[in-house]
Amino acid sequence: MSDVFSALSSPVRREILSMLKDRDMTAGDIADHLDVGKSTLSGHFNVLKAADLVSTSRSGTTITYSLNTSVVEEMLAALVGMFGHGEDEGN
Amino acid sequence: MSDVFSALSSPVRREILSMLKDRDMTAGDIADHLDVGKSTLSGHFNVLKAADLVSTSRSGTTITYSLNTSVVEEMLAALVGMFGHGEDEGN
DNA sequence: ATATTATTTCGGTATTTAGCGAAATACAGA
DNA sequence: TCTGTATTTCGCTAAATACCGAAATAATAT
Repeated sequence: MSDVFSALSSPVRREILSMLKDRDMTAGDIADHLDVGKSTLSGHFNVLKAADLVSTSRSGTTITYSLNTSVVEEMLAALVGMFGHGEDEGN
Repeated sequence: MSDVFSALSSPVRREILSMLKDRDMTAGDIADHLDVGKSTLSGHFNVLKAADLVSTSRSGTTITYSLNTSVVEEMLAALVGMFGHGEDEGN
């Protein structure tokens, strides 16, 4: 859980995830849309992979990133479990 | 958003929030349940306040913390907005 | 005014993080 | 094998974070 939340705490990484929601993208593709160096971006990818929020597939020299929807859903479920068990929300 | 996620990225802070879900508690109360120094805990409180996840009320020398349920709900909504707009989840 | 209790601020150290450019690696094609 | 393209790893620096104990602040009571 900590890994997921700290991954989400960076605007750059949230932007990456947001792009991946729409379509899978290569590292270079993503780099073209963001204003950080490629090596920096690679570090962000590592954080996202460690949190299991994205997965990769290689095709030749290009690596394609895709969003791990299930992990996002697990996190949402965990949040609901953490905060959503109150009894007095009648709205 | 960044503030909320980075606040949630600490296990100590998540534990605090989890306790506050059940009942309001004073700083000292919370300190008795966690294995960190009071000054450290005070730092965590500042992070939670900056993220607007908790609010405080003073009564004499004791300060009572309570969970800001609405902010949690807003965050959940933001997450759904970020990840939950896919069209192909038929389950 | 002084003492007591609750909490925060201060000063310090150690660890983690984000960022960069340069060099290294991985693969495909000539 | 050499070249080109895509991506990552390696050093490095700067800034942020977590932690502690000691000192400071806040409020109440004597």
